[in-house]
Amino acid sequence: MGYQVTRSPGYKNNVKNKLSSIYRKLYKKFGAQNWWPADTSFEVMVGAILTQNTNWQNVEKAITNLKKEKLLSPLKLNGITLKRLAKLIRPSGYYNIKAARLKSFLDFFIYEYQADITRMRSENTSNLRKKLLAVKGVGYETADSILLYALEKPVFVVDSYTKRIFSRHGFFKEESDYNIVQKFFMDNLDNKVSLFNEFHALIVKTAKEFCRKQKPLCHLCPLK
DNA sequence: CACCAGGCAAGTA
DNA sequence: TACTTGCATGGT
Repeated sequence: MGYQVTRSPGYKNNVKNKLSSIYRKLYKKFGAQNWWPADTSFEVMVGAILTQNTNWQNVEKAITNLKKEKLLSPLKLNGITLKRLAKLIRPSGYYNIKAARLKSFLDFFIYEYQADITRMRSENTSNLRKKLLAVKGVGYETADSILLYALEKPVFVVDSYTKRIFSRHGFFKEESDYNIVQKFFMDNLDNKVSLFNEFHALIVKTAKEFCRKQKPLCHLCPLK
């Protein structure tokens, strides 16, 4: 009576096998991406806000400015004026908005967790995600990037590349909602932080190399 | 010159 | 819910 129960439906196994195969191909081609490039978890969280719709190279300039002024800590950063903060992060673009977003995140981090990463990490992931999403300036991708890359929670990060690439390969519609796409990956991958970390980074790498918006180089796609 | 980059919120209908 | 717009620097 048990032999059917232990086996998943074939179509699901097929999707899991395809995803796993894609991951292995990407890893073989590009290798470990070593995300997230940062000295501390706090730096990851700051970077997650600064990199919204912005090239990472520009974010690095902004973070370098903060480090030069020795301001890359929650209380120090929260102690300066919005105007000064905006000026320092200027290279990352949208600097006025991002200064306000950093402030709202700092208020949250200090008030809720006393600026203590360990305290924050000890909270239930699903509750923490809801709280992050309630912070002004933190949307799905930023919240999940913080959960995965700063707090090492097993959460899959979805971005526009993920939707573009995997919808082109027929896994779902490109206009699918964030949480639907996230569930697709989390239902079909092992629940491992290291896998989610590397897979998302490899997708970004792939998009940069092969799948740009204006010049899709799908004939070179390494996923095939 | 045009286009893009590791998004999000607010306004409108 | 679905669509539009503002935000802005720096690289190609």
